Amino acid sequence: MKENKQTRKEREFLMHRQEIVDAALELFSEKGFHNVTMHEIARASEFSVGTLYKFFNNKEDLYRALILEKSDEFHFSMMEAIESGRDEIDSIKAYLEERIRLFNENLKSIRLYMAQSRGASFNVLAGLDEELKVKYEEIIARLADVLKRGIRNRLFKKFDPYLLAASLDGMIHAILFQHLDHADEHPFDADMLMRIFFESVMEDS
Amino acid sequence: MKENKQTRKEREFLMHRQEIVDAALELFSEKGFHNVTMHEIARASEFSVGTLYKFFNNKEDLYRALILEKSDEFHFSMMEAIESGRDEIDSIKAYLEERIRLFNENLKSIRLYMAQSRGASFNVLAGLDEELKVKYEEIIARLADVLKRGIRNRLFKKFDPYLLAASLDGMIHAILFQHLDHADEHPFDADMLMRIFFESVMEDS
Amino acid sequence: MKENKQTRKEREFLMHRQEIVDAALELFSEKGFHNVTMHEIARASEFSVGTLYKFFNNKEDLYRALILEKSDEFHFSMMEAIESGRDEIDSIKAYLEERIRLFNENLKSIRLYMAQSRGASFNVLAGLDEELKVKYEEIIARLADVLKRGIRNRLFKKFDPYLLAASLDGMIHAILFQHLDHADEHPFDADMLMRIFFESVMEDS
Amino acid sequence: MKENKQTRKEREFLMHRQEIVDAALELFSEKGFHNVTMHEIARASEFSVGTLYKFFNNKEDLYRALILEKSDEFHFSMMEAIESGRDEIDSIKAYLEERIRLFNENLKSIRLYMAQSRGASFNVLAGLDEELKVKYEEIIARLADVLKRGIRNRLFKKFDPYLLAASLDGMIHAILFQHLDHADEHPFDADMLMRIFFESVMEDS
DNA sequence: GATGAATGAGTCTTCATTCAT
DNA sequence: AATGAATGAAGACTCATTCAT
Repeated sequence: MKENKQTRKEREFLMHRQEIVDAALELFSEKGFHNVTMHEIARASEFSVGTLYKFFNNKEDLYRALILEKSDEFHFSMMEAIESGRDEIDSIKAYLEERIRLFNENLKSIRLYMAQSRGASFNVLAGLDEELKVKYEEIIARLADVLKRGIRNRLFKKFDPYLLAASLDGMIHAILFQHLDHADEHPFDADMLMRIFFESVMEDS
Repeated sequence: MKENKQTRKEREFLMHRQEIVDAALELFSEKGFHNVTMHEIARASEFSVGTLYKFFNNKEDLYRALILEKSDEFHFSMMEAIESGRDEIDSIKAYLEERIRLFNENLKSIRLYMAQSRGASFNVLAGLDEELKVKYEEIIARLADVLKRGIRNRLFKKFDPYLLAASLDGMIHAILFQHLDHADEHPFDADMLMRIFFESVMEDS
Repeated sequence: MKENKQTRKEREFLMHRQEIVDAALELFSEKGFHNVTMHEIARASEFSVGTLYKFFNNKEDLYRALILEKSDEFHFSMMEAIESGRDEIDSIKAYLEERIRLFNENLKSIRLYMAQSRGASFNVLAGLDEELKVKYEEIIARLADVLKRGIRNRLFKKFDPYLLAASLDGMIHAILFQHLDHADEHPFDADMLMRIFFESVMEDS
Repeated sequence: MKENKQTRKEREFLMHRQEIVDAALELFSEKGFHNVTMHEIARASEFSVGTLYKFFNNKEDLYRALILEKSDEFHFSMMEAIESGRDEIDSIKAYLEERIRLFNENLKSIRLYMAQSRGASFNVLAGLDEELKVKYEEIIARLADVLKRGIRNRLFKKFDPYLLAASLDGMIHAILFQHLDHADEHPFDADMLMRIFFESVMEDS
């Protein structure tokens, strides 16, 4: 019974925490870390400023928690997708599909995640960047493993598998973001990307 | 002689402005817009705060000037590279080479440029993002033109040239940034990227 | 009880606001808008700078609030005095008495009010001046009405009642300010002012 | 010859000084001391900031010079008007006429002068206020003398002549300023003011 | 005398954080 | 746990003044 009560409290605690994180995500992804105040987050989450500080030590902590939560989720589901494939081709296709799905279903978080992890390492929190980079690299390394295996199996040509992995990632990234601005002007799916990347662009002469 | 004097003043004005821009670039690229104070820029550029405001209306203006100056430079030299090629293959290779060169020689600016143009559109200045996006799209569109011509000439397969251009751009981008972290673990050059992208990854069966 | 608590908070809010206004009035009336800093007001009111901004949007707002609060008070009590008279003579005498009383009991505010409303229309806040002028004119117009009635009733000679009202106001104003510098060298009261002003204006019976 | 040269220089010096003072008067009367910058004055007077400081030690000095110059002029011509009258009535009428003339011909300066001398003693420069007050009082005292003489000569009733002088001054002041806002709605001239003020004060003959 | 680029102290204002209730 | 009034450090920006040319 006591445990039951505890659990109720814990559940509530986690729910409240989540409400804060959700409100913060909404705001941060819209205006960026520096252009959101703790008061805004308080108002949006329908808690008081003081309460925010019961859940997070400071603004950076809140931001960090939010980013890490999402990046963990993304990381996990991308890893899982890669593992799920029966063969190398399958793994990579699953990765691409998952990437596309994540992008479409988590636009807000993705924006934040990208703003944080891409380009400039000066972003909000030095430590955060490192953590994200580590996770990003894990994905790339995992992809590289798959590609390496593919090379060993004579499926792919002998390029540096790490470079191939990075290329693939860069390609899908660029295409997803162009899609954001151009909607359906340039339709694509995982299959097409597979063909572009793997089958070669150049016409057989 | 009088004209000379005029020119001296103008020269000095431009030199001073450049010193400020350089100091600001150093700081912004290291710490980001919000984590740099005008006092810091003043100290770093060896001018007083007041003088900064003689050259730029406000902090945003300084940032904007700095970003636009660099992005114009990059834009111009990438466009020129694309135009310089005698055929489609040549144009694209020249683009890649220019991209690599720019990256290596302008690391600081590139970081800023990327932080501003990639990922999050909530970045410092809404207007700036738009301007950069327009320029970026111009490059992609120009690349797409080249690819389209290549397709018409039966050099390339019939993929959406815009998607191909975005892919190519994303690929080079990703590879350049991995290079930043992994130095020479994964050597590459424009030729290799051309082969990865155009010749196909997949082993001919 | 809950309602009581609400009221307590509201009461405290208003008390704090008043403490700020009082401190600001003291300082502004002594040194003028531009020579008082928000830090000074904070120190004088024993609040922090931040708290000042919880009550007023900015320095101008605080100044405006303070001026308008007092001018409303003055305006109201002068209007009331004019209305209170049983006949024209009575009304005007009541006005003069109220004017004298207000002056003596609100020296600081009066100084500010006058500095703002008299003389230069370039004063701190263009809008404020307009508002004050409107109120001032209302008083003059009301006085003019009374005088007009007096003229119709053959109490006063046929001068432009508006000019008479302005004259009366100017006269009492000048006398009050000379009193400030010369204390009791030149004693006066409402009766004496009435005689100075009216014994000529009044029709010989 | 040398003296001649000196004189030329002196003349130029004074002309330049005057140009600065004129430009400053224009600006100060329009926007007030604190809302005018030395750069604005420099631009308006077509001199450089540095040159302004050749003529005046600082901004306050310039303001002070400007105010004192005008107030001396006003003071002198009002004094002269008072002296010019053959009898008491004449003196006072001359004063009123001069006051009206000065007002109409020096609106800008008057505004500044009034903003500085009326109402609040916190105005820009404590010392300045004192000086102006002294001059103002001289005028009032001189008027009081005339009135005193008039009382002795049984022209006027036995009121405190200083109060009468202050009243007269307040009256004309108020009427001039109402005229500013209401143009010709309420026409008046010195004669009318004399009648308003004196037909009561004056002993019934 | 004239210039105007450079200075930097001084101000307003914001906002993350604390703490008494 | 929850609240939100209060805090005050920090930062953008202005402008009177100086001084080398």
